[in-house]
Amino acid sequence: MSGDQLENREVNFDPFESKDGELGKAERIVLEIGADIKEGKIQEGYRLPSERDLAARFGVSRMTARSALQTLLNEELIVSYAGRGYFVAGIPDREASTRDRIQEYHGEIIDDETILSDELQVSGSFYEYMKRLGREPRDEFLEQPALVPASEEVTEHLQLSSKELVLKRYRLQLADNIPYRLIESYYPSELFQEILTKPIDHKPLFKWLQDRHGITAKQVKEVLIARPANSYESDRLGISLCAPVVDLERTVRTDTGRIIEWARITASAKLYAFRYEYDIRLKQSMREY
Amino acid sequence: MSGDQLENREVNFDPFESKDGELGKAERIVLEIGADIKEGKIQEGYRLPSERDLAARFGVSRMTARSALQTLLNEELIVSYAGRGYFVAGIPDREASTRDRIQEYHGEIIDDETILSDELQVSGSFYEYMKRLGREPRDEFLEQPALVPASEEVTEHLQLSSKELVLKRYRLQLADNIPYRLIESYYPSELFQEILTKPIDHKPLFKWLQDRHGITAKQVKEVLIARPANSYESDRLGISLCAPVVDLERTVRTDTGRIIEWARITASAKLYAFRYEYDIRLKQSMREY
DNA sequence: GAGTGGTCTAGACCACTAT
DNA sequence: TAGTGGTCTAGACCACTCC
Repeated sequence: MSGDQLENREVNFDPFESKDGELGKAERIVLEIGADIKEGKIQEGYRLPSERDLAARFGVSRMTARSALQTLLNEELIVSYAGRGYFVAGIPDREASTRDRIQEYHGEIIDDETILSDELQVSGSFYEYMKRLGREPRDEFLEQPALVPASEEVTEHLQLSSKELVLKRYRLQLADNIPYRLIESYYPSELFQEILTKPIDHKPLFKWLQDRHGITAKQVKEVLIARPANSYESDRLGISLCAPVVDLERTVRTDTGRIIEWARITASAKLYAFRYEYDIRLKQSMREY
Repeated sequence: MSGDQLENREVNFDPFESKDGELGKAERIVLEIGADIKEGKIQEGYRLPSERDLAARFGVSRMTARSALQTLLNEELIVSYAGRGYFVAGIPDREASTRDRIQEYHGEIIDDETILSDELQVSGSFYEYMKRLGREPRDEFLEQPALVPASEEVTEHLQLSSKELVLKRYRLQLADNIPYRLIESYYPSELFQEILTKPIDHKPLFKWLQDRHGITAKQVKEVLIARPANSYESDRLGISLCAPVVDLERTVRTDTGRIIEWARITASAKLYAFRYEYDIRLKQSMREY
């Protein structure tokens, strides 16, 4: 497939080149180095020539070489460290990522099909799952969990009758000190406020809900969008400014349809794949066609 | 919520500023203009001062002002047109996007809850759905549909016994001439090869399969990742180089478990939201806890 | 023709890394 | 101390848009 894609790419670079007559100097550098990385000529971790070296080799100014390197940074083909250099970082990871890297499925982090089938059954334990993978998970609370007045957005999503107090938690989740995601979550206060005084530690919240109140979390609705990180998120998640993040809004209902959580998760996109399975239910009109 | 987020942002800009002592000149411009846009002081479509103007106003060189504008471009807060200028383009769109913009759900494009519940039942008709929205959909075939030898990747995903011929379609899908997504899809040749000689036009493929062969598409598995666009994709989808795209790999099975499609969709992230609903199935051990 | 973004140049200083 | 990326400067030419 990567072979096929390369063919397509080349097919379409020709008209592109002829359309613009000539490529810019920076663009030529991007294509050359980019191709070397994609073809594996330069391997992951390998250090690239310095900006000044590249400028000399390609006969351009340092700013032009730098601009090419910035493009490769944006494409996440390389990474840079001030005072050290540029390093190949990516394509091998990304190729494998669709199946093999850390993945989220139904709110759980998984890393392969076997675990997937297990994890399908669980909900709400970033902590426990990372533990199982041998990683060291950690919650960093960016605000003290507290009862706060529901904003309009929260009122709507939790379907509250009026602006009530809700339990808000806002935290950064990490594993092995790598930031995975920001989570801002809201819960109806009457069910959850006691966890403010009696911490439940790392027991999954919905497990606690089941045990304490006999209420079962059941239906989940998730909406995902991908967008570039803003400066706050790039700072918190340790990614570059325009690196993609995935915003996941999740609404959780009980088996009786009562909404018990609304959360917005902002995840570092490169650490995540999201898997979903569902059945096609053809419309009656289509069956009859 | 946007109020809350702003508070967080400010809380975290202080340590950031003190940590680095002072911000760079470009960064100061980014923060100032970025804040103006986010707060709505400059409205969507509004034209920003030119690079030379900004440079003069902030007392910096044109390249510094330009670098700040590039950052804002990366954050998708502004757009630029050569020979015309920079224009505010974003936050209002993005705020509304989670619920209101064009969305994909189960392979269908939807735009609100009502249509969502309808579209849940259908599969495989970007064309028909766009029609229903009053948009003009179009398929641009980037390769002639053909029987091709299955690559290793395709062999694996279609679970073929050996490297056989498969039907490949590779196309760009647009609506109102706006590029939405690249689709590369593979099908077992024995079921689908006749569409090469007898085009089915815009009849949904799985509807045709049901009518022609009495075979019902049923189970779908989707894996989503978000990543920056490469140069080929940014060219085809009309987006900037590091703008996010969503890679969606989809496997479709019949009601008997036979795989009848494997596809990789590369979608312009800013045009899509993805919705999924599912039920939590607690593990036995957790129920017993 | 005046103004615009896109590209490029040949320098410069800084903070940081490695040795 | 030498080399690195990060930032910035003050110019320049080009293709394009708008009038």
